[in-house]
Amino acid sequence: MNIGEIAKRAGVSRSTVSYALSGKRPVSTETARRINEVIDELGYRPNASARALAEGRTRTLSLVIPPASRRLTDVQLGFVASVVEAAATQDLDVLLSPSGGDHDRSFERIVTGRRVDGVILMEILLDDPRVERLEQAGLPFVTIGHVEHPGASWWVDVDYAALIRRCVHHLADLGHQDVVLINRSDELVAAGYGPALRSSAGFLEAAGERGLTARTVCCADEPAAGLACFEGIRSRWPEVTAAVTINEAALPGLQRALHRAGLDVPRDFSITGVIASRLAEGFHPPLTAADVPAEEMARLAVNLLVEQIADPGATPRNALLEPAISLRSSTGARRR
Amino acid sequence: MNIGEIAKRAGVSRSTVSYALSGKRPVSTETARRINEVIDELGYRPNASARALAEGRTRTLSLVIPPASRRLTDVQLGFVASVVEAAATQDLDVLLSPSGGDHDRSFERIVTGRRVDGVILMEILLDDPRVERLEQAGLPFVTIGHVEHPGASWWVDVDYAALIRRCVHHLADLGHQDVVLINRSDELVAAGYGPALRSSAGFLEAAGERGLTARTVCCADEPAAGLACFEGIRSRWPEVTAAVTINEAALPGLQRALHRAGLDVPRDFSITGVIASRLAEGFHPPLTAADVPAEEMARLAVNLLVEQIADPGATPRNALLEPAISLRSSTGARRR
DNA sequence: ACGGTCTGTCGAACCGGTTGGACGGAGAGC
DNA sequence: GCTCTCCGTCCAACCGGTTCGACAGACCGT
Repeated sequence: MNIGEIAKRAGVSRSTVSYALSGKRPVSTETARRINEVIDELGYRPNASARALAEGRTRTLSLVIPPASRRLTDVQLGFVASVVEAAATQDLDVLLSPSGGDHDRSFERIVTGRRVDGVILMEILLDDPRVERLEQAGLPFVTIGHVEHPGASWWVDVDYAALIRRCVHHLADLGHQDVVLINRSDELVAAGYGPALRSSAGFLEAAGERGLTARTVCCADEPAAGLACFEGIRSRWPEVTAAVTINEAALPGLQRALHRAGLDVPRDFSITGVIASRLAEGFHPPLTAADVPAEEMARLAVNLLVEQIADPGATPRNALLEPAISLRSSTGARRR
Repeated sequence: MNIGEIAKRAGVSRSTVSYALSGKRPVSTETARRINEVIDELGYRPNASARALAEGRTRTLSLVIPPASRRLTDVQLGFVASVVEAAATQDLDVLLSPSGGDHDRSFERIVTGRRVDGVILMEILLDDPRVERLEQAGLPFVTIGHVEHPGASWWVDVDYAALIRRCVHHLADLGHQDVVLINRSDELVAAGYGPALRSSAGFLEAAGERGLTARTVCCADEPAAGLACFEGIRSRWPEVTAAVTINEAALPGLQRALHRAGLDVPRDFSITGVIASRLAEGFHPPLTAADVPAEEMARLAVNLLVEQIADPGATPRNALLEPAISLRSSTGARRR
């Protein structure tokens, strides 16, 4: 069931079948009809490997994810599914590759083996070796998040600094004086994880502008850590009346800690931050927070990548998204 | 930078380079040394498409996921990451393809285009057209979950019926008389989604054995539905003192409903079921529940698939996992 | 000295597509 | 009636690997 077989049965040459399929040269309607008939009858579809070899492109993208050991957050997971969907609408397949840890072999295989036409890189660090590797290999890529000094590169990101600033201003408007930022884990911060660093910067900047007393803490990405973290905050800084967070995984722990401390949200304590809408809505009460627009980011990333593959010489483009903050019910006026 | 270039620089023929790389025929140590030198120097790696074409296999698996629109549950997501990791340890790549909805083109592309050596199918329905399609195409595949009458097929599943039965016995042991099963959405049940149907069967069976009054309700996969669902239960059957569930997405809503009703868990009400450990631990209080062993299932599925690819004639194998129930703190003796 | 095995290497065919150049025939222009 | 296009088709080369059969030379036993 290859192209030669189709050609034989339709009584034409292999190239004619190819042209009938691709439309790259005219084929008489009568011939086209016969060819399509045979194709339908046999359920033929060109062999992807052969086509990739001949065309020099695989019609496949790679999405590089962090290893499973470091659990994916809800935002990231929504993103993976959305990338797959966005790629599917353009008839592209998505190869999922882990990276980091012991998985450098997978990454290397993708990069040097010409397995894919382009790469989407998640979880970018401010200084990321994979970026260099891809540049050196001359493989088109788009990063989710951007490196510290994104010279000429393609990326999509959420403006964490701006969003966190807005959260702080929102809390200041409500009269809060003492606020805390519950960041991601200190390992991530130490590794130079952009969203964590930029959130922290935006937090301190806005707090400074509004004359608030600002504290920041790191918190491992799990419920238990969220609980411990919040209790630490209460004991060290009992005057704090509001928290801003980007740590989704810690939320259940925060919830439990608030309950245990007998604090009512938003009467006694306010919470906001950048949180996947699904989780924000699952919180009790629903969180007033900036929703990370995973689908839009995915669509943008795929489009940028496709553009770059089509014209590798094009001048790099990027997108910095700043979604609105959804006012739900986890923030309220400070009470004393 | 292809194999011919390497051969030229090392002063040998292309086939010798190929044999040096694959080890399928002996090559003198001196020749091998020269070849490896050139390869290291140029950073050569065989073109994956060419190799796939020649060998007739792609060293790639496909993981078919439900469309993003139907949001993946936590269990499913952990499973995706684990499959990728398990495949990576065998130097296999994973192609992620959506299916259902408008994505049949993607699925067709995978199946007929010989893009992959085998397929892992998630979210199997009791009577699933994709299974037929794969059988007809003669493509090796493993299903997560099994069809109603799995003749000779390869699959991995969790024994929902047995686990739910154990949950019911556990509640009966604690003295509960009136129990309810909070199932997945009625669309899924109507579509013939195995875990939902088997849970229901196991629930009723065990309740019958122990003489309990058993009710079952369907609940859409989202927090709001969980809340509404629980309030419906309380108003229709106020005598119910314990719930069993497999609906992870509804948990936050359940939590909120319990809180709103002023019910303390486990003093006033007990909850158990089959729930991803991550979510079970995030609940307040932590749920006594059966943890779905996503990593183990993933590893098993990949291994079975690899085995099947190596020997398509082998007699099908399968695995029905029955993980232990983790005793946390969401169940207690019935009080009256 | 001779046939036989064994080792290392090479040439050529093959996997299944795409694509550029050539070519035959029909129709148009003169 | 003759050339000139243009349309539709075919042939052959190519993409970059793998693998089979052949073969030269070293080594063995007799």
